[in-house]
Amino acid sequence: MHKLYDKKQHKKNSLLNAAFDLFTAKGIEKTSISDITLNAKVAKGTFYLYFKSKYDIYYKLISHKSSELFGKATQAMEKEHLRSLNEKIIFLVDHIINELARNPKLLKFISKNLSWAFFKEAVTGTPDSDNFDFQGFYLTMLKEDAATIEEPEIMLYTIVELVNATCHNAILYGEPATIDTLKPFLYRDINSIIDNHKV
Amino acid sequence: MHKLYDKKQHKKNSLLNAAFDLFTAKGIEKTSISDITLNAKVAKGTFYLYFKSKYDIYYKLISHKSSELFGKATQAMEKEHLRSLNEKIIFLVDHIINELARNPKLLKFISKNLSWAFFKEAVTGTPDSDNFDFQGFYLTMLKEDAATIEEPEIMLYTIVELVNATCHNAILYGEPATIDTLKPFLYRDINSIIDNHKV
Amino acid sequence: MHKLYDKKQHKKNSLLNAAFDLFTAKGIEKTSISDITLNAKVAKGTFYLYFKSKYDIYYKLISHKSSELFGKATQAMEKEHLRSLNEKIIFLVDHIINELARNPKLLKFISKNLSWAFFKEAVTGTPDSDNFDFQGFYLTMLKEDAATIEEPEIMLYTIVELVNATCHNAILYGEPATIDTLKPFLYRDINSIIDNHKV
Amino acid sequence: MHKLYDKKQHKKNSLLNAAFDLFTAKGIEKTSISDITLNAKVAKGTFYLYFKSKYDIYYKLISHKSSELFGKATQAMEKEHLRSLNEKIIFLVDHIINELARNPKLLKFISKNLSWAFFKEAVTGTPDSDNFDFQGFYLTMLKEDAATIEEPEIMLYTIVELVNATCHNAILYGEPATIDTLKPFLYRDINSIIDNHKV
DNA sequence: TATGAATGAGGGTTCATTCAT
DNA sequence: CATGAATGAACCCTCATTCAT
Repeated sequence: MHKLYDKKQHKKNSLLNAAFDLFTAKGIEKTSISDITLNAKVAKGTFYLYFKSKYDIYYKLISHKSSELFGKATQAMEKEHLRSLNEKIIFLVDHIINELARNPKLLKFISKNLSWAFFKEAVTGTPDSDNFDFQGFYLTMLKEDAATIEEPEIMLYTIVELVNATCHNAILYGEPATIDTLKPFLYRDINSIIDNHKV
Repeated sequence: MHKLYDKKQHKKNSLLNAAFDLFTAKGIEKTSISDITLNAKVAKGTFYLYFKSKYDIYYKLISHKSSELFGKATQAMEKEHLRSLNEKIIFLVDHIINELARNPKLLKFISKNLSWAFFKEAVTGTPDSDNFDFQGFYLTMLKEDAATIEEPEIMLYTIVELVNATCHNAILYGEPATIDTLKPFLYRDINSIIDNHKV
Repeated sequence: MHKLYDKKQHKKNSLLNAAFDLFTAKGIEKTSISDITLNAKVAKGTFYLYFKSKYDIYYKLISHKSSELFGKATQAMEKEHLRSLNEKIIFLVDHIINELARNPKLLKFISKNLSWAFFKEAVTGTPDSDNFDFQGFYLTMLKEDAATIEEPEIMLYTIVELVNATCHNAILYGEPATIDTLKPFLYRDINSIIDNHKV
Repeated sequence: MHKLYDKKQHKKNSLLNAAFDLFTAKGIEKTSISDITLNAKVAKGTFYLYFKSKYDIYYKLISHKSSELFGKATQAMEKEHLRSLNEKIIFLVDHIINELARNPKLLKFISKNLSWAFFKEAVTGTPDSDNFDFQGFYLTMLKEDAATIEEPEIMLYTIVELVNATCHNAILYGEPATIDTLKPFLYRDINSIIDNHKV
């Protein structure tokens, strides 16, 4: 019988969803565990059956949400048959930006929290069964062009930070321009960055 | 004699310094006013003689510190006689990066808090007697080249966000490379970005 | 078994009793919530599980205590079979005065706080399940004599205020005379007031 | 030279006036000494040059204000040539009620605070040079009729409390009737009370 | 598992009072 | 006399965490 299991999962998911909504709406510091359990319609004590603390649920959320986002982009890319590294990266970036533009709450959450530290850990750390295998993916992608790219990690880092930083305001507030206005410039800049790293 | 005035200034500065240290070390949310007054060696009530709340002292700090940082960079630049826009911007960026590399606490504080929203407001808002006149400066700098730059605001925005985002980890953690390793790539990328905006 | 319910009721009553004692002893303004929880032998936070603020517990106390006092007097009166309005009112007043003389703490609390505004609201407001139904009672009592009384509300008001004001010092301090010395004069005066309102 | 003296008195009066305004507007407990000095446009420390505490200025105000009120009523009465005790008392009461109706702030202040305890002390205590001589006056007034009045103090007490209690709501809120509607009933009741005390 | 009553440390803030100027 | 900066105790209230049910 799966009923008990489902019920358990249901409580946990209620908590995760409630936490996500509240973290994006008020930030982690202004969100209390009472808030979360109240929104999840679950007793206060129940929280501690699934998570150790506010920060525990927080990191699990980042992991889960970013894994989902990158996974989808990767799957979409694999369907296309892109040859050059430039094309691949631009495709991934574009796919992610579009996803985030459609889901600003996710953007708000990811953008503030998806630090390079996290990214790095995901790429180099032990692959996690729950989450997307960044490591495997990026190694494959870059290997093909590894020979021609000087300091590939710096390149990736620069692009990730640039995209993250510029898109945040553009999508959420249209500042200093809408994301559609920004995109051509941004993609031109990304291409320049990749080219700057070619030996 | 200005004994009283000096004493007051001293208390205010103690509070500002304590707040700065704590904000960079623990973040604003985890810093309590008790923490601040304790570190400033001042009674709790004294805090409220100078600031309305934690957020009041916070905004005053951002304003003050960023004003100082940009002001110094600007003064240094004016001593050099640089002709091209590329040279000017690279000079400013380099000056600021060097300053921040020497003062990681300042970097930590500025980087997390100096949003584009703030920058924009400083550039377009009413000039403040206390703080550096961003507006006057950037208008002058860009005016000379305005005709040849497409969407100068997007260009500036992109550069500011790129520098801010990439330097943060590089300086503080040497990730994914030290700032000195990063610099040549970064400056090449900035030059590309500027060039991409030239008509 | 109702163990949990009983425990909760016990805590709530501890708080109500402690608050009552302190309000009569020091007044509401000089009573802190710390005082109340300390006297109730309950943690500070517990207070907020039952009451929203100091004023919340205060109004609930007034409501409760006055309801009890008037309810008892009414019940006693109904056992007697008094015919005239004068007799009824004197009986009620006497019963209440005796009760308050036996319980000076209650007098102290009620007398300071049972304003006409409150009385009026109790008489005209929506009947509350928890508290005594003033409305039903006084309407019944006065209806029988309504035809013969000019301005019954003014009459009632005058009597309530007179009794309240004169008994306070008499009972608590024997000033300017003990309540027993005062009574015959007071009841003669009340009879005169009622008669003055007869058409 | 009177300048220094005037200035001193000026500060003291500013404080008294500010305190009076604030006490009537917010009550003594919700009024802080900062409030008072701020409204009086005087430095905080100056308060302590003239008064020992919030309660000190409070009692001085009651003394002063009630003295003024009763003094005026007495002076007015002496101009009339009233013979009976009933006429005298009704005249005094009417004069005071009219004064208070014209000055609701004074009513608010006096009514809440002019307890019988205070009245008693004023009547029996040592005459104060600053304030009206209640003692001398009431002894004279009652002496003439002393022989014919049983328990004159109880009578006075009853009237004072009745007037105080009934007029407060009537003047300030028109509840349960305006003061003008109430007056005929009240004066009839007062006459009854006096008559009830005649041997 | 699931609950929610209970806790008490710690948060921000106010304010009577003092004292060097 | 007059000032107002400085103090720190005490205020109300929130909340993460525990635990008996």
